[in-house]
Amino acid sequence: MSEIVTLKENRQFHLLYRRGKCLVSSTVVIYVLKNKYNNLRYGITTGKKIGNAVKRSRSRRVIRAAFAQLNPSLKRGYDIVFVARGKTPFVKSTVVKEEMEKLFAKANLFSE
RNA sequence: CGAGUAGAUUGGACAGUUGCGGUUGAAUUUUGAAAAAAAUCAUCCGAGGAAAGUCCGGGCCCCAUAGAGCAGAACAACGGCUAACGGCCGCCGAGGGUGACCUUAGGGAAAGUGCAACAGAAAAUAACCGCCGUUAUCGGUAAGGAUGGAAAGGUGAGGUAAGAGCUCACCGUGGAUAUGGAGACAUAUCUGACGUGUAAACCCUGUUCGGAGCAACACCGUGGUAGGAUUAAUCGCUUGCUCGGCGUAUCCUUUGGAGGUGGCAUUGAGCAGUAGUGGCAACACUCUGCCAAGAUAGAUAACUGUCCACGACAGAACCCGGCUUAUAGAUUUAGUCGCAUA
RNA sequence: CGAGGUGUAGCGCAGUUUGGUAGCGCACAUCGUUCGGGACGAUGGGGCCGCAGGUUCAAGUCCUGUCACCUCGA
Repeated sequence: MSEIVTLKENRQFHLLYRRGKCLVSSTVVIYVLKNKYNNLRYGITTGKKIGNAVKRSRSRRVIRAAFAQLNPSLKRGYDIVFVARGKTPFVKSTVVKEEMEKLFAKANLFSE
């Protein structure tokens, strides 16, 4: 159940940017790629474009909170990278959750 | 009541549910020979006044080091505080403000060198015009000469052939003496005749400074590198087979990439106190109480409800003392000025 | 965490050493040349020298602070 691993290395992020499937909404961008393992791995990118350290941290927290609610209903065996956008730190996590739900449905990631 | 000055404190609050990081658990379960590790549960704690910029100063740690000096850099009235500082406090001088108060890199230009565009007679040995005496010559003089940021101490009077600190009064400035002060300095008296500005130009004088930084440093270290040992056993190549050789493998040593652990977070230049003593103050000493984040891709979030001023700037990364910069507001203390009333 | 560099016309750069006039190339405007355009020739406009303060008679230049961007080392 708690086999969620975070992506850490720069090479893994670059692999997803090159090969992964890209889905965009107004608050978050998602890259998805099938991996060889049986668990779900994810990473969050908050670039300098978003703002100062407070805004970057808030973006990470909002994305992590939204993902924690959707996590149990997703298929295993995928790598996901979330990229925060400029609006992300000013938005509540429920909004991010709704948009993330649409993107996951488009990527056909929900089990059942 | 209005305007303004100098400080201090604070930086949304409360309740509920879910979730995150850590401390401590003679708690429970699993693994393990043990040490211990993982999970669950309980308990307590969980960003700032600037955590920021990295501009100074230290602690800590490594390297170097007989001693001294040069170079270079920083600082610069005076007295103090401090572990130290380029910081802070007090005070003096200068400048600004009606005032509370504010600003101030504030040593030396009579040790030397350099520079001062344009304008102007001349930017520093007063060369020139001018004035006066005498008249080819020469001598005296710094009143006047449109400029300039700055023109030979300033203004006024006397004086003279013409002039001039040549003389006098006031003012500026240098020196000496006396008094006050811890000192910078201030005041008074006497005296000299005072050759512009620039040292944030070179420079001179005095003080301080060995270098590098927690990605430091210490330890562990599968693989790899280098060296050695063993062919008893396994695999591959060299040949169809055996021996032999090479590689792999095993063991020991060296080095130490990736990674991990410590450093690193309760004992410190620690925090709080309408506390006490000394001091104008910075600060020092004493007393009482407390132990208050510690991650390693990096923990504070989500939702609901209530209130108001509707929440600014903004996130620890080895730790402290300052400085600088950003900042919606709120509370509060002490002076000042103006108006009105008594 | 540490070290260094650059901000000047729309763009790319000089000038900063040793303070006094802000310049070069491309671009832009006008005129000439051509049947017309390009090229060429001539003329001209355009600057808070990143920002703030200070020293100086005078600052793009000297000093201090600050902002932004870039590069490098581990």
